[in-house]
Amino acid sequence: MAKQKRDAKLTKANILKAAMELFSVKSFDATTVDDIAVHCNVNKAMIYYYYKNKAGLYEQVMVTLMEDIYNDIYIEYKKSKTALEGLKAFIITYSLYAKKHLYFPALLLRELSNSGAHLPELMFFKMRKIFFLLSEILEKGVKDGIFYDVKPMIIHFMIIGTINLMMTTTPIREKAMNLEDLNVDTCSKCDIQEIANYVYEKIKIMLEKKV
Amino acid sequence: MAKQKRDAKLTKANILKAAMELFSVKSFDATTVDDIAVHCNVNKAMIYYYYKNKAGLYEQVMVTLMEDIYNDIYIEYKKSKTALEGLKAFIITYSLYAKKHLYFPALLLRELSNSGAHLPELMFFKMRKIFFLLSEILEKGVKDGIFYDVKPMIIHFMIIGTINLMMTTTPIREKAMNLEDLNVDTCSKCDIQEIANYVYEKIKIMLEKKV
Amino acid sequence: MAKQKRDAKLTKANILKAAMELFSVKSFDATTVDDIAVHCNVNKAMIYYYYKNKAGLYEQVMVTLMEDIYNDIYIEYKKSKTALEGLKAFIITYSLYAKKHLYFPALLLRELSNSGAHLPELMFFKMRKIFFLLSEILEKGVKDGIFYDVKPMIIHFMIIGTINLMMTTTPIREKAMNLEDLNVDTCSKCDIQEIANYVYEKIKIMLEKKV
Amino acid sequence: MAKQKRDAKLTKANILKAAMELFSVKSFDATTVDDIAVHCNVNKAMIYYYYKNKAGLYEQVMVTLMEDIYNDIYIEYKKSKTALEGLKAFIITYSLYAKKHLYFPALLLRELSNSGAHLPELMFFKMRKIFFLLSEILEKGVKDGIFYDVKPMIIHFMIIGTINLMMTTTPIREKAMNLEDLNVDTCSKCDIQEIANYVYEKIKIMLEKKV
DNA sequence: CATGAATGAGAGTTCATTCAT
DNA sequence: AATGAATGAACTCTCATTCAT
Repeated sequence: MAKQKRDAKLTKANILKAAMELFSVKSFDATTVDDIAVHCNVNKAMIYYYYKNKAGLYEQVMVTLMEDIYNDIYIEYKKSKTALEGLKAFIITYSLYAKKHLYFPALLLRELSNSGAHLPELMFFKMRKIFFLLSEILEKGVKDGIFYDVKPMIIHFMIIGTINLMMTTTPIREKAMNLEDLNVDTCSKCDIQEIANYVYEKIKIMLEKKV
Repeated sequence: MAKQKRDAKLTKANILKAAMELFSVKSFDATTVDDIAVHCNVNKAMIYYYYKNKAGLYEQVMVTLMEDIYNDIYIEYKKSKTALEGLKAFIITYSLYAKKHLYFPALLLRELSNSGAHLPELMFFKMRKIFFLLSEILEKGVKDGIFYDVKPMIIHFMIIGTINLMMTTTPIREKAMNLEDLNVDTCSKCDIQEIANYVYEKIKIMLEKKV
Repeated sequence: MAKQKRDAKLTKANILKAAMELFSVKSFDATTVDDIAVHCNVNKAMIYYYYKNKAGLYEQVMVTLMEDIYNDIYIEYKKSKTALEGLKAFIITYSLYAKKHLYFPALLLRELSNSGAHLPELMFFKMRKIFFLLSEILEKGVKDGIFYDVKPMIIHFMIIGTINLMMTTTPIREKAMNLEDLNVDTCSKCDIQEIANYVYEKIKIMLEKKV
Repeated sequence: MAKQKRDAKLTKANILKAAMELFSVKSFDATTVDDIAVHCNVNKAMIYYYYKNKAGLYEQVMVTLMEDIYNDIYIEYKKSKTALEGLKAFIITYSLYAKKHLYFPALLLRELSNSGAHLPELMFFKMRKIFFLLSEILEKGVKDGIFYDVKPMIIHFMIIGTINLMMTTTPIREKAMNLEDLNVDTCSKCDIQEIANYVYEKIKIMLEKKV
């Protein structure tokens, strides 16, 4: 089938997808606009036609992802009754999203490593929304008298830090496992479900315990 | 005091220090060799004289930091008797190091986000050593019958993920706090001691609870 | 006439021509890509756009020249009936080409001085083709019983060595002539036709003589 | 045995020798002063101490070689009685020298390819001396009525062009021989003696023939 | 909408040369 | 006489971005 020409929406979407993948595996700076153009089989100039510039494309990528993940979580969260169910929904859905969009964890971690220096406004707000959702859940748990001693920001990073790092380090962990000099389990065979459940169980314990 | 001329050790050290700072605030790709040279007031060519190239300098930066932090932790760990004391030593010392070397958390997180793609061999081993130290502590706790259901890799990332993210996000968290639209505590006033203690307490709870 | 804009073929050809000239007067290493860009009034980046890199451009230059000269010789050679006519065609055509493309002799001699160390494969084969053509001519002469005691490789270098050196040394020879201290003819007024004929006559004698 | 320190003459000579070798295999531009320093195990600054600069060192290399070869030839030439003997002495001695100092042919050819543009004065005169020596021989042959139709400059380049090219192309010629697609003798097994004799015989024929 | 050509700024790296000891 | 440190000017190559068609 010949390449579908002049389908604006498709072209634009293709660019975004290629950008997601490349930005995630190679970082913003290491990805060239040429890379992206080649990857999605689109003329380089079109990238500037549809997106202001490289930074604009990057922002769009991040915003899209943050909105997506927020929506996923929100839907599951809405189904939950208790704080515990909400917490589970948050952790599990987040993990599943990370599994589906393998590029997301690296992108987010990198962004969070940059002191938010030049973090685009829009993205900043999207990130905050996700955090607020968790806060709401935690607060409800406290109000209902089942969570104690909660610092939401720290809990938040405990959850997403762990999940994201487990995702991005899969290759290193496998490599570390194969070196037979020392023998410690790097969880190289664990799948996300398992990891997500473990994290949930542990966070649950940690929050339910009255100090 | 006039600049000391022709002091090889000093020059070399200055380069390394400047590199640490810049690599941490701007990432490897975004930092230019010129930046570094200017930052430490050294002729650019000297960077190549003392370090093979930009990548070599970066590797040296990372290896130095990993060795440093490992040593710090190891010293404190050796003073501990119980697994709990060991755990506390690990978390607190790690946090203090992160506070002392503000550039470390960003560097480490970014490295862990790159799938270890071009992670230099040497650095990989240094990172592994730190993980093994924690594993040893946890294992002892299990043997002593005070820790249960331990997955060391996950616990490890829970600890360092949380601490590092709290460090790197300080500016964003402050910014988020100042926006008065929604009111949730982003821990923008928390200092490391407090964070580290909180993390320790929570991890302790999470590990001590028999499932 | 205003400079023709956006004429890809022209731009590419201009680069090649400028490269030929500069590589020949200054050698590969001594010629900078900037030199070339300025010389043909083209943006430096275009050189990398059309030719992989400096080495790629150089190879293209050499291959183009070798193909050109081979074709010129081949055409004349085909018109010849006897080995003697073939030999004459070879020497004369080669010389005329060297006169037309003044940069060729220096380029070739320099390449032959480098032990073919990093001689690109492609170029090596082009050079061999030219030699084989002469070999064919000489062999025919032997078969026809008019040439004796032929070592084609040595004859080949006798011909092209002489012609090329006479071309490249024109300026020195003039200079040497003008110094009145010693009085020997450096052939500073000889033109190529004359030189080529002399070489042909001498080679002819040398080959026809039965030992 | 420990390195002999502070032997000025030796150090200076070592530098010259290393320079000869490297300039010949890699050309002037491709050879770095560091290369030379390392090659002869001498501190780089010493090169500037003993020789004005890189160009000065190069000139010294060339002048030394030209003087050497001139002397060698002159001695043999003096022993000769007839023009033919002189010619033979010239060709054979030149060839032997080229064999002894393998770097010489490449250096000379490269120099002769540079239009003598920036050929140092001194070197120019040394080269001229060698040519004058041959001229003298040829002139005598003409006077004695045994050589005819002599253009000394062309004969000169015929001789040294052939010998030098045969020397520098040894590796290519071997390579060309090993490719079995076409079958022509590239003289890849010929040694210098053989080549020199062949050249002498041929030049002799060429000069003795009355036109 | 789409494309290939063009641009200019800058990045990493090398190197001849000099300085201080 | 000798050395390691330092310098500054190039040089190759890349890349985000824009222009002309």
